[in-house]
Amino acid sequence: MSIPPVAVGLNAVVMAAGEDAPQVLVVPRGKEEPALPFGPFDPARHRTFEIGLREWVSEQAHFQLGYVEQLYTFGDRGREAPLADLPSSDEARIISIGYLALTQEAADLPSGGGEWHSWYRFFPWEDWRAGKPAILDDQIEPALRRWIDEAETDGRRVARRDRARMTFGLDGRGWNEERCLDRYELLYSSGLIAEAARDRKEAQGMPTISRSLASDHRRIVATAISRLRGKIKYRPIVFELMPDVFTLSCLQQVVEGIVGFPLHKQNFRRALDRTGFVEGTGRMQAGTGGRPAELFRYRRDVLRDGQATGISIPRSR
Amino acid sequence: MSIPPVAVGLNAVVMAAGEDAPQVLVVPRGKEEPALPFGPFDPARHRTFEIGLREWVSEQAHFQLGYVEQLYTFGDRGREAPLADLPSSDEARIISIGYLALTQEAADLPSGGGEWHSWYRFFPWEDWRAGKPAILDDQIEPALRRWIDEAETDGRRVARRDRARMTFGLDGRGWNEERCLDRYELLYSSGLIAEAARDRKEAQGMPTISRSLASDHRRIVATAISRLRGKIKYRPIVFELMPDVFTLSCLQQVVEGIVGFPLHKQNFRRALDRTGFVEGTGRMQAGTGGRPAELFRYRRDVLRDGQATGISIPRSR
DNA sequence: CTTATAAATGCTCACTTTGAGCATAAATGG
DNA sequence: CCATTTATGCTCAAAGTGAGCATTTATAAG
Repeated sequence: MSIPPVAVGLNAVVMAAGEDAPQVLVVPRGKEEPALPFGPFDPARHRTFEIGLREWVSEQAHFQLGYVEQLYTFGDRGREAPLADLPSSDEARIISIGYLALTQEAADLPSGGGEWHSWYRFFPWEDWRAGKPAILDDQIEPALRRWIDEAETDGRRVARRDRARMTFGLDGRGWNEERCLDRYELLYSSGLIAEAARDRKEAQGMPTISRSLASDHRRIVATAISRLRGKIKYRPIVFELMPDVFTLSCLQQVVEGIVGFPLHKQNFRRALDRTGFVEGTGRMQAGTGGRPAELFRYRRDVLRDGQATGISIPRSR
Repeated sequence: MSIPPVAVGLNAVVMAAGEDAPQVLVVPRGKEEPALPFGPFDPARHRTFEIGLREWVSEQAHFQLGYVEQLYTFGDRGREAPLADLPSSDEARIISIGYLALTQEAADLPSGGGEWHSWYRFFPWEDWRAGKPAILDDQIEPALRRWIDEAETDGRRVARRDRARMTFGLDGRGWNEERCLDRYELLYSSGLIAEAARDRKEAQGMPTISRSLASDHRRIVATAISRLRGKIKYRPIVFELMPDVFTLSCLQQVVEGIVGFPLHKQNFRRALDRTGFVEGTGRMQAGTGGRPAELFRYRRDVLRDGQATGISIPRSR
């Protein structure tokens, strides 16, 4: 029993806070769809995946990674539309191990490297900070209802309806921001995502709904968003995205950008206070057209003893 | 730029409820350490990892999988002590994709297949159902304190102390059952796990503390336990382990087995009730030497709309 | 200098959830 | 019949949450 060789690629979803929305690092590829920083895993050179990943990202995006965690390993045949410069045939299947990396600020990147783009260019339906996105009512929900009706049997119709209800919170159900990946997968299966048509080698279906990425990279980003939106609630992981000192409003804006909806300010602060994660520096930030806010810093040393310990997300409205 | 080939293995951590502790399926290998059901991923034969995995498990353990989810992809050099029948040299590095599978009951397995073993044979320090396990006070904590003192610099000593405190809840900190993997990794780095000595090709260090598994399989099981202990709180995943009808006490025992500590019965029920996940069948289970308990069933159709939706874990004592 | 406005921060209040434990009900085994 | 065992119902205080009003301290306009 011998193991057929497989090519292993490493992908990084590098995220930063950004001015008014969280950003993801992509590498433009001329006329082709942009891609995530990507590189082969070379077992001879790299003792661990993480070491290999850091090397590739710094090489391709001229960028040093800080916080890194493994996301998921993708390997479905048919979903890995080949990147131009990599072989992808049946003999040498490519599987890609996706990583999530968080970085303190969207530092300017040297030319030739990556570019920062807002999450919500790729996932416009995920941004509820200014209320329900129009794209849902105007395009997605009608298309989903058509897709439900198109089902071949009654049983499948019910299954499709339940799935759409759950993931998109239809018919009065609530929107669960953590289901970002589920929503992407549903849009993919229902043909609303350009990549789906591309992978089936058909003419593009609805290319205008959102921006595509190379291969299955948008799926990997959706995985990263889901992970981050979940993890923020039980690990003090937001602080990996913050500068050394920050105002509480700024922190709240970053959290709102991540979860995709507005929070109740006073309750956010009360809960944050109880965690003990931040301490005031005594310094103030002036010049924002209002009462100056105190600058805070993250206390890395707060080794919380017991249980879950993240940021409370007191939804507003 | 071409991708060096790597051999990809698939591992399943198959779990079932078991009489008095959760069970994991392992494949005995004669004189060698038992292993998880394991098989190569053959890209030519399997469109997805999951398909490949199901095939291997049914072949090796004569067992059909139900619920399956991907855990993590392991590939550190030096941690994959070779399985007898697989090549593992520098040219062809083996990486393994671990999966968690849950199954309704520990059905009897045909001979030649796998065997069920209690989680706590491999992780005796994780079972706090009857109070703090003696092995912690008697062996692990003293050894950890020695390991802390052995650090070469003061900085490292502090780092080791903080890490041990966090993961094992030393010095009055609370025990967090979800840190199962962290604890295993710490015991591994501090030399308390037989596999660590084996991987360094040294004489065995403390082989008596717990049972080993082949390769890095015990690490994969620890990953699975951590995942399950976390996920049980926000997804109705326990029910994948339950028979069609069950008493609430039985459900509670399974949950206690998973989290590793006793729960407050009345509060467990109250919380469960609010979720709406179970409904009474009207039938009773008699003959257990007390008032008969009603039999309940899981309502798969309760498509909970919004937020997190798992089992509440009201710790007792 | 005064006043409108914006932003930060403080505080209250009703309501829900949680942790703990007492009390009662319905079986089984002498 | 009575002790024992297990199931189930109910109460109560403490802690946590959701919502919103009130006050403070800046900047900008008149």
